[in-house]
Amino acid sequence: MNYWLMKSEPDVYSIDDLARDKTELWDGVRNYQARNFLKSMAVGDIAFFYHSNTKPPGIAGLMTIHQAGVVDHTQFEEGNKYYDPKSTPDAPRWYTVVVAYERKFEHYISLDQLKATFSPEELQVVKRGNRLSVMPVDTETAKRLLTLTES
DNA sequence: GCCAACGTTGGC
DNA sequence: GCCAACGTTGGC
Repeated sequence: MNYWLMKSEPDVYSIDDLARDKTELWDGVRNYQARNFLKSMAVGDIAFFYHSNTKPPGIAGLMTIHQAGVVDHTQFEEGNKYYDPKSTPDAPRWYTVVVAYERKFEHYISLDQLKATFSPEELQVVKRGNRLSVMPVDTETAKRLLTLTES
């Protein structure tokens, strides 16, 4: 079982939206490194839901990977924001997952708090200039993160 | 295959 | 709104 961190802008899709929807296709990732991480996710993995481009940015809650290795259908839809004319149904370029709501943290963990607790090596998201929207979190770091939510 | 121009992300 | 970081595109 692996841990991950996945970013979303709460104005677009937030932890509260996921709490309402219960499950959601994590579509629209169009970065190869992020896609490769999505591809290596397995059902039952745990992902931290990170709110980006908001004040303050930070981790809002937890989700689980509900379905793995899902083709992102938006790549085939002409006119869709995420349409990729170079991708075909025979050889899809973009894969993703379906996530399921787990819980919203009682105490939101702000980026400032993350920076105070973790080095950029321990938690990539605290690294300045990091634009990757999906990234792995090692087990030790994930456990420390979870204890932060209890205080 | 290099690299300048361009576009996007996302913190501040 | 600014801009640093950095991935992508396209001319050559």
